[in-house]
Amino acid sequence: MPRRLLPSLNALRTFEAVARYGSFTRAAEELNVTQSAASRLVRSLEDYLQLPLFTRQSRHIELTDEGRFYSKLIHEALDLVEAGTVELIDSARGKGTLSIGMLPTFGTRWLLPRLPSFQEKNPDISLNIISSDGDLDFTKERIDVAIRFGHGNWPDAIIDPLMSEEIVVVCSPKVMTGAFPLTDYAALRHHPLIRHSTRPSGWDHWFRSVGAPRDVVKWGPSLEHFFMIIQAAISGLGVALLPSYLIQDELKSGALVAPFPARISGPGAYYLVSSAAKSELSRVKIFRRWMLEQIGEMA
Amino acid sequence: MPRRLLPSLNALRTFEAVARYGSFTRAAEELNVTQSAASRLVRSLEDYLQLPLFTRQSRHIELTDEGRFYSKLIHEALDLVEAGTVELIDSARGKGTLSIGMLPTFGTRWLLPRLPSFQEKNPDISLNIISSDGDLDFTKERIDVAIRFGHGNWPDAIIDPLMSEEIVVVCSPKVMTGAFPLTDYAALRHHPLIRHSTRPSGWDHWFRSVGAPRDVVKWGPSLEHFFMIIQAAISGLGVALLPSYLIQDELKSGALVAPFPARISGPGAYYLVSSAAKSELSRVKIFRRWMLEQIGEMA
DNA sequence: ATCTATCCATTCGGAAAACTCATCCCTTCG
DNA sequence: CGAAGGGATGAGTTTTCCGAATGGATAGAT
Repeated sequence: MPRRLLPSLNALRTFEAVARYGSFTRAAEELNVTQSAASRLVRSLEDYLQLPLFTRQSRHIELTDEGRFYSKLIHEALDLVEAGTVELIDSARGKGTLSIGMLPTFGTRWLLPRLPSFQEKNPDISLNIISSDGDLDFTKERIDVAIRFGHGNWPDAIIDPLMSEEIVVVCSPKVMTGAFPLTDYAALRHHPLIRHSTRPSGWDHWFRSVGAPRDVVKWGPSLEHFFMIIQAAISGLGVALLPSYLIQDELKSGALVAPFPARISGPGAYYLVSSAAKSELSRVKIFRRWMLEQIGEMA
Repeated sequence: MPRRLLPSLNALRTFEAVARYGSFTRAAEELNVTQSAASRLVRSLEDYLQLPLFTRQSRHIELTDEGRFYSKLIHEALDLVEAGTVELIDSARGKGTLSIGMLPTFGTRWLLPRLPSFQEKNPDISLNIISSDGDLDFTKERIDVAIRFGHGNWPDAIIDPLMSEEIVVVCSPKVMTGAFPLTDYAALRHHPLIRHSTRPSGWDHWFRSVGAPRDVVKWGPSLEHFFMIIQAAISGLGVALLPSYLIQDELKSGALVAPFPARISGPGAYYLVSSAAKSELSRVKIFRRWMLEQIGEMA
């Protein structure tokens, strides 16, 4: 017995075209068939569903409410199939381009410096980097794989944890030789705390994690990207809270110092995210393997 | 000429079943055809695509890498069609159930009290309320329509702005008769500020918007839901920052007072979100119209 | 008002696609 | 080693789908 309850898929393809054009004749042209064929297929679909999809006004047809719902849905499904088929054929021909959705700061500080190694090992895969911050749609945006920050709870996705953040307090070395050197947590009250505008709970989280008193707080500027915060801290605008992997160089060179030993874990982690189907593409598999290698080498 | 480049959809349906079972024979059973037919259709699909989808090891077949990608994709597409078809038929029979994805606090304080009015006007629509906070998937989660807080930038969705938040500072009336009544912004430094843990930038945003000095801040407790904050403020635990629509009752009864006239707009707004196809369903249209009416009556 | 072009519906004969049946081949397992 | 199970293939049949012709209805033009 049939497990799937599906109408004739040919009829669906025809219906979608007719709905798109609002005309049997026009749709028939696209499908390379006669108007007669289109008319009959749609009729058969209506018979199957037991409900009208169009209202016929003898020179003009219009979608019913049900028809409108159904046409959008079928349109979506056919788009998926069509895009996937093109993808499959292109991919098999080796014409694949890996599209990576990348977080701005993670991308520029961590990923981009390592990408040459990937290109070297895989010269046949061309890359397409897309800076993407918020929500993204894999099917529409043509993104193969994305790097996201969060808690790894994205629905219907293939998810690889990359790394958690280690958060550390840093400041310019000038602060340590000034009037209130950061020798204990209490001294923090004398320095402006630089904030990240899209992660506003950062300091809160830190104070709680290390158990520092925070009765009085002096706020510094609120900036939008980590690289701005790094610059602000180096310039002595205040004390910053930063993921340690972003400031390896600055700590080594002494442009920034970490006054406290505490290393707390950040409010989320980085993940490699892909759709179920895309994760089967060889270029995605190769990239995934490479990313996990890179992560392994970091530890 | 054909605008869409699609393989034979019948072949796709067969391929999907074969991939699902890993067997022509088994798939043929499901499709109510002979093994021979299934074999031929898949072969024709492979001819069309010019690449093998299975490796044949004469008693056993296995998906190729390309086949795995394609099968997941086609599976997804057919699921979409199947679910939509069922939805369509049920919906036309009036058996539809409206599934609403609802934010916890908005839902309990705003939506739930009004829902009886909706039920009364539409007794034939049964409701299914799903508490959903974060990301949600319309196709998989079977949600028809969701209420979300944000900036209205969700991809591929039908979006109706519902209302923006009007943020107001409130406190227990006891505060106003105590040692440091809130007669000006400067007095705020003597009172603990209650925070919302998932909207940590709230106070920051408020201080900036009203131009109040915030050199010194005394933090109160950080709570997870608005209804907890409301309770904390009533109990005199500190000064709270709340969306005004949530505390109409408390302000009227005098359980809370708003010491400052300033009403700033919140960091985002509430939206009614639906998918393109779902938004055509009559029960969704009805609900949408009702929601907008309710919003209209509020203003 | 009539004519004409256009669009959808329908009928019927024909063609192509899909299906079945029978059979063959290969591998695995008892 | 023989039998069973699973896939491939060749030939013939059935079903579906399609094209051409035709009818009906309406909107727009004259």
